[in-house]
Amino acid sequence: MKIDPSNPADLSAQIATAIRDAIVGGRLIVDQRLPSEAELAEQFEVSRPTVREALKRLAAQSLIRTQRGATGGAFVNRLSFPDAYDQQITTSTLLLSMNAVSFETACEARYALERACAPLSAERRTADHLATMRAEIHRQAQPGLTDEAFCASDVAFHRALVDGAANPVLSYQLAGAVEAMQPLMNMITFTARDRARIVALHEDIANAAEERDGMAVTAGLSALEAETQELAQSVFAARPARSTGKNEASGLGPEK
Amino acid sequence: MKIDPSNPADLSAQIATAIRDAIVGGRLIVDQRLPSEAELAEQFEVSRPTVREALKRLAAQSLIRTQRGATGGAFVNRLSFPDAYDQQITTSTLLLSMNAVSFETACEARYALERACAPLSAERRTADHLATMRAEIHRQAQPGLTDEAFCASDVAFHRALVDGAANPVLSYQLAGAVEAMQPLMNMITFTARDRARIVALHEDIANAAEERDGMAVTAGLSALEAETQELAQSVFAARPARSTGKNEASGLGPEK
DNA sequence: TGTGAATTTAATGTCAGACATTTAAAGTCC
DNA sequence: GGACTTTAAATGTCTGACATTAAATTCACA
Repeated sequence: MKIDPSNPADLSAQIATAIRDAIVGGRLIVDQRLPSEAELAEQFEVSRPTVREALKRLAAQSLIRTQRGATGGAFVNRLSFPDAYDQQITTSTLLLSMNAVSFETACEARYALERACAPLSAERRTADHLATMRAEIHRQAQPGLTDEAFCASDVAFHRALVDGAANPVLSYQLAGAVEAMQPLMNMITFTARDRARIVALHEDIANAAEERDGMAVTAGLSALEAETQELAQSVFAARPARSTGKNEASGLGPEK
Repeated sequence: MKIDPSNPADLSAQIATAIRDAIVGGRLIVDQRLPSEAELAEQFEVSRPTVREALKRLAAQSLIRTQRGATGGAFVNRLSFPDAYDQQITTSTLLLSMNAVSFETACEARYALERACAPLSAERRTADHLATMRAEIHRQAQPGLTDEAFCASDVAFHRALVDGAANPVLSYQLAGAVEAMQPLMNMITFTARDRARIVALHEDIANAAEERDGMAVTAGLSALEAETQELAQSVFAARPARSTGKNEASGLGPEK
């Protein structure tokens, strides 16, 4: 079916590439079964462990799934939206944490992206989306909330806003970006007054969405961005040791 | 360092997860060397091939890189923007092609995202960005251009617009999304008149960028979206057999 | 004849040991 | 002291085997 020049390096990588190309090129279609490992080994003229390493690479990208048993084997996997979403979050989170992206940059990108679907969301949001937004606002106003829970609710609120645009591609791209930036957002601790201001802005946005006023939603998001940026600056000014936004050790050192 | 309950399934997947958690949790930092395969095998109480499968999974996600030789081994890899960009394109492209996303939906998402950085780009674009846009417009106006070359130039034009926003996170998210939708865009064949209209709209956008008029850039993108949607509808109306946008066989059937 | 349990079978998952290859560092000779 | 050789440690690969899973088949029994 396909061959590889046995010259330079990494047979398993070459095999993985060959199979991936067959998938993206449409020669292998969804749910189709690949040849067994033994057959692949014979075709590529390598050993079974080498084939297995190649298959594991593909499995890591959710390109194939494997099944044991008599009728088992490796099957071309339909990449679902949730799968793609998880991958994007992993990739984006690592990218941000490993490249010392400043809070400022991340925040700007996040709100710019979110504003992209504000008009669509205002137009198409259902009562359900609005109810979710209201519920999250209500939760955010509760006094005993931890910072983590507040941030999680914040994500849920914005997620509802994004989903309101009723465009799965947009939801996939946006929600991934927003969630990936959450570790950076979590660096900020919110005082009660900060929270009150944010909740008020959320209410403005929800009200605008209720009235299907896209411009107002956009304006609300811009106000929220300004508020967040200002908040971040004051936080980083208070503890100036760390360069802004370098996310060192989300997991906080070795345990055991 | 870390253990795994040897109960349910897939030791290699468990090991991969354990190491990935150590990386995202900050217990393994960039450029740090992992223990050798033999040592990992001993730590996890599995065989070396099993460890290798786990490492290949991580390598597929660019989380580690390996090096042969005396001082070789597996090292935690700094996920670079180009690496992340490639991964996002692969994931997004597959997601769109495997889930029968309609051209309409993809196009809407693309332009919504692109409008997100229009104001920033208008404000910050350098002379260089503008020159690239002008150059691509000039290329698009040449008569002998193939459809593929025209589309590629289209991507380059929009890429310059996005990069003008001077926000690497935004460029990463946006350019990935735009490029992933290119296979869908390539389904359209452009007549000379279609191209002329698109080039004219590109010129409007470039002019607006030159004058740093964010609103005009946004309006230009909206006009471009409307034009593209209309074009697509007429194309799909002309050959109604295929349901709109189902991208079957980008690679067009098996060769050999 | 039909149904349920036991067997077969084909596949992945895992292991052990070995050899090949690469690369840097240590050692040696002039 | 510099260029060459040797050594060692690591990944990359192979062979062959066994374990495990789950579907398909067979077969006994009602």
